[in-house]
Amino acid sequence: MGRRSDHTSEELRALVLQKTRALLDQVPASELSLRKIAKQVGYAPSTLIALFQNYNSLLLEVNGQTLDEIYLRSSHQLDTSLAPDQVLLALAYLYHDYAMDNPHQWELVFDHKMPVGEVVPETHQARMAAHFESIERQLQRIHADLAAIEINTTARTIWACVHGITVLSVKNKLFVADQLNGRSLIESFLVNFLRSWGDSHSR
Amino acid sequence: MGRRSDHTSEELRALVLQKTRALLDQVPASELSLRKIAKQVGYAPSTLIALFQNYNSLLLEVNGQTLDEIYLRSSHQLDTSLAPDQVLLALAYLYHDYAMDNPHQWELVFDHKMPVGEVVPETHQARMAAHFESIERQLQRIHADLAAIEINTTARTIWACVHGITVLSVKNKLFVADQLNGRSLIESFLVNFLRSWGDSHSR
DNA sequence: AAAACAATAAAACACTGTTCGATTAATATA
DNA sequence: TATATTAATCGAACAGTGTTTTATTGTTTT
Repeated sequence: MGRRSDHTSEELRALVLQKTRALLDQVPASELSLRKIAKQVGYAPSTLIALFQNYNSLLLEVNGQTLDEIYLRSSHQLDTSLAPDQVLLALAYLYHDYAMDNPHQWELVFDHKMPVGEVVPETHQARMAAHFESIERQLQRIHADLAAIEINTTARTIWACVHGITVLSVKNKLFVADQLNGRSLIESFLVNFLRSWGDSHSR
Repeated sequence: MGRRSDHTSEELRALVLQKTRALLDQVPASELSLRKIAKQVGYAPSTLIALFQNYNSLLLEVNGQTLDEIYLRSSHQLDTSLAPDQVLLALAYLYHDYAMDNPHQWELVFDHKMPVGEVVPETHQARMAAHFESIERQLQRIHADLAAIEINTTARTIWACVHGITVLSVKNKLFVADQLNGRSLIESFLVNFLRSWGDSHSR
């Protein structure tokens, strides 16, 4: 229908992202499609492609917003008046709870596959790095004198474990009694791990 | 072309599974398709559907074989002459190494999504349960007198963490120096966790 | 040899993301 | 103000996907 100019380019981008996320409140990530999004927004599929280059880039932007939201919430937990292990536990809970509350958005982030040959954009890696740094800062509060490489490794270990518990918790693959949810596994992991990690480096 | 009878029903099933796994040695799971498998086997796509009911069931059988192979290898590590924490470390390494050596087969298992409304078959859950029981037996060797629920939770915590590290290691999402691979994170996790877990329950 | 059966294939269908050409509204120019 | 240019948008076509339905044809039974 030619130029409609109901929205500017930027408005339309924002609208698409918003409608996509709204769609994910009702429909699992695996059921999402460019055509369904286009129908929700009221534009033709090819218009969205012209706007985002391709469907994959659209999904990457949705995922960027999700990561930003997780990071924004994380930043509210970085209360230095709390003990570092308490901050780490709060960060882990927040990560887990966000995934449980927004399972489809969260799955879209971590189930997303780049086309073969392409690599995730730097902005994504930067967001991940920021998240790691939050963890590393808490670890440094526990042991200020530790080598960077040790802090680096431990931060990744912690995050990978929390991520693993969250993955299986969201997908309900823990085969665990209902009363024992992902949260209790996270606590079990973090408390035990940090107790040993803290001790082993202080002697 | 009507009945060819190059293979019996069972032979053809086995051939399809074998060719699919061979295909996964070269092509990522996301690039797999019924039509590509059919072409490899030399039969029409609809023939494979007649044989397996649908594509999803075919994938489930491939994944069943993968899980069986992991479990078979695991069983070789259950050497009771080793200390339980050493057995657990060997199991974790094996899990991680299998995933790294057969990334596409492994991803097909854990990235696979059942159609909405359907649920994974009981055979799968049984295989998972067997894996958990191997871990639980080692934990019981550490603390024979512990409540079942505690053993249960800890086994799932450990497996979820190992799984999480493996996931990110396979997908190369650890953003860690090359020298520090998933194996070292697994060791860091397990050694620290078990040291604390063992201590806290023995006093 | 004829009839029944069943294994296989081929074609059509509904869905996917993408490309391309046509259309047309908004803008720039004369 | 009329015309030309530009650019936003759509619609149709394409190649891919899994699935269903129909047709074919080799094998077995009568």
